Amino acid sequence: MFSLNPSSGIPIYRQIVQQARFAIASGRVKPGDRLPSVRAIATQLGVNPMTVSKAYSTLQQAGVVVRHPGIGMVVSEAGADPASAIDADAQALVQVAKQLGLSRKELVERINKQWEEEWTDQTIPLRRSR
Amino acid sequence: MFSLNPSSGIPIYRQIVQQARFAIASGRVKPGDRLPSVRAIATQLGVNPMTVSKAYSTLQQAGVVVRHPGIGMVVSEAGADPASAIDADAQALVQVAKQLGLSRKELVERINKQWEEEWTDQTIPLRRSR
DNA sequence: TTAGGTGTATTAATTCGACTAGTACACTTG
DNA sequence: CAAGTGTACTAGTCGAATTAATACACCTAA
Repeated sequence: MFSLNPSSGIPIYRQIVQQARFAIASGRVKPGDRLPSVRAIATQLGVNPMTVSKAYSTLQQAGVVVRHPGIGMVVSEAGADPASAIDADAQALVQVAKQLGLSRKELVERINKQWEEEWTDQTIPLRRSR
Repeated sequence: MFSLNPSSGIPIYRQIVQQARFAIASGRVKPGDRLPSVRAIATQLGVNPMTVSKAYSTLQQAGVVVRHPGIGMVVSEAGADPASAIDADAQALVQVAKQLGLSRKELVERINKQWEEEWTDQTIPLRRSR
């Protein structure tokens, strides 16, 4: 169920989080289902159980899974909603926007604008002009 | 025009960015105006010119100022718009949302919801009785 | 009860990127 | 050309993030 990409540069525990999220979002794992045990994953991937535990803690904090003592991690109802995955980021953005004195409308406008703009990758325009 | 708060924990170059942004947002510095030279600020604050340069590079990347070779950094027209300050964050959020398969409408809905929710600090709803 | 399963608190080692500075350079202006 | 502008390169430092080792608390099922 899980696999690692060592050359990706993405931390192990985040890879696990991503794959679990995807498995849930795609319906391959449904609410009520159990995720593999910490030790099962740790053994399969050859990593420390704590690393897997950290991934699970992250998922739990996000409300994707719930810990059932003695049983394991179970996918929650709310966790199945992909939209919940962006709540943390959305909240951060809203906070910054409010801090800048933007109105709700202005923020939404900005979001829409960004949505339209395709891959113009305006993140790395370094390059000295001239 | 600039001052440092060593105990704030905020990196020097970010403090400069913040103060410059505020000076512009408040109208104390208008589009077309020149910002103090790298060396002037560096001397006044007792820091390395490169540190100030990094602040200016950040502002330039954000489109707040434009470099005029041989002259210095000049406040741009678009830079005066506070909304531009959130573009980077907005783009990041949009990218994640798209990756999760959300529609534009769903994302905006989520934003609106976050906007309403006041300081209920919903970041730690853990705890499961069971 | 207890053997075997679950996740995790604590601690420590390590890695890695952010931050700052020293120096030298390219460039424009007057 | 002299004096001003910002910056590329390089290097050092520091702290947070990541991973692991170990021991523990808890629950389930026989």
